[in-house]
Amino acid sequence: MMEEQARMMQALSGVTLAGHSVQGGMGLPPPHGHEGTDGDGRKQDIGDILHQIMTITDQSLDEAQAKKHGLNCHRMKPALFSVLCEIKEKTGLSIRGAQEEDPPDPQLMRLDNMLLAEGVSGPEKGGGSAAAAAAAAAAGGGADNSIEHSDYRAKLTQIRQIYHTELEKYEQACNEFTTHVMNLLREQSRTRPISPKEIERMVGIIHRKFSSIQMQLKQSTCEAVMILRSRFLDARRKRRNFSKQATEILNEYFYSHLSNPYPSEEAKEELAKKCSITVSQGVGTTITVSQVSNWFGNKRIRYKKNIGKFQEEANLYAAKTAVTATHAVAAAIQNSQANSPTTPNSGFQMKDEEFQLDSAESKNSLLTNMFTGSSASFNLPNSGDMFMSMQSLNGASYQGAQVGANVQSQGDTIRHAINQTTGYSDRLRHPLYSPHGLNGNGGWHDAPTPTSVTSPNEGPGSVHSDTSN
DNA sequence: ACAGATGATTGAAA
DNA sequence: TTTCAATCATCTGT
Repeated sequence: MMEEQARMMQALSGVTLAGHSVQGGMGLPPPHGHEGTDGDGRKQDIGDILHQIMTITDQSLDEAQAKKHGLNCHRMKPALFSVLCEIKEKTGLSIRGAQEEDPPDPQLMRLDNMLLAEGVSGPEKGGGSAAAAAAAAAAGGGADNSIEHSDYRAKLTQIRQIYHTELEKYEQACNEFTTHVMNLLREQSRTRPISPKEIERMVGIIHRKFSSIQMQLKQSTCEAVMILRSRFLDARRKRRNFSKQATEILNEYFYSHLSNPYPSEEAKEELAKKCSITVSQGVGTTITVSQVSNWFGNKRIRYKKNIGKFQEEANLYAAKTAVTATHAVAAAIQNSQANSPTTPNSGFQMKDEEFQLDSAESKNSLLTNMFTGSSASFNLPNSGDMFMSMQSLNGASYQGAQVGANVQSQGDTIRHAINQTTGYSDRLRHPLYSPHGLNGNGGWHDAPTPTSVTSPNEGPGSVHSDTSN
């Protein structure tokens, strides 16, 4: 740098002398104390100008502006300009760096791809549509996923927004800075030789600088997305117990569908909705369809493994359902006066119609089997989908279609049970338990122990009379 | 701290 | 694909 300056000085002084002889006087007033017309004095004059140029950066803007204007009008200016041109050509400043091409940065491409895949830098709106759609497709459950991922998507949208604002800001700043520098260079090109190529190069440099900043932004955005993802996955991994109400709802369904505790997709959704509503006090404790599926999966397996352990629970929920059932039965009785009020058949009459079993006879034999030995009406609701029937009777959330679907499968189970009834005598199994469908083959219809509310050891009276709960 | 309960995950099977 | 069965990881009551 110092070397270059020295060379410039040398060259300038040489040319200036030549220029002086050609151009003659006019322009800046001679510096003080140098009235002389000898070469020494002129050299001093030139030296002063050069000094001004060199120190222009040290001055304030206004000062520099004024000085610049003065220099531009200086009689020596054209000479100075041509000299600068010459120097530039010699040093090859204008050519250097012209071939600097920026090859596509693989890391930047990676970042771009990731942001695109995560739906951060993708098309407008539908925040994270790509990722969300992929996730939804992977998990299968549509509505379920929207609940499950709503938090995630909200956060992703936030990141996306920040990313876009920042990107816009950077772009704007880059453009502003570029125009500013271009203007500056254009203005300077009056004083010193600046080729358009150089301006271009300068713009390139600026753009590279800004794109490196952009890359930082992209990188941090990627990091944020990754953190969000891991946190989301962690949250999934972490276990939170369901609320009491939610467990209650699930248990109610389970024990009232003990014969076939496989809720349909619709029923699962319904249950998930119900459970989520009851946990309104908790934040973010919504229960999803897959959670309902998990719950039923766990429940089935654990129930089957140790039915004895669940007896009490079964009785409890049976009693609970019975409260609802008695009301419904009472209502049903009013509808059909044909049967005795104490006969459970009256309550089931409506259900029978829905069942659409092949023959009335099989229905009747089934029902007889179902209720044989049960002296208390509390035992009734526990068998079959009484719960479902009651729900529909009460005008609760279960829709007809769902009931129909359940009834259908229930019908199958029951038909199955009917077929088995003949073999029960040699299987040492009480016919009462047949509707519950647990048989000895390993499936749900294979459970070795009866699943009735009525415990084998306890009489019907063991069903607690505290049905007020 | 401990044991049991419980929601989630995983891989095999149907 | 759903379900089962085993297992993991955490929660909960003691």
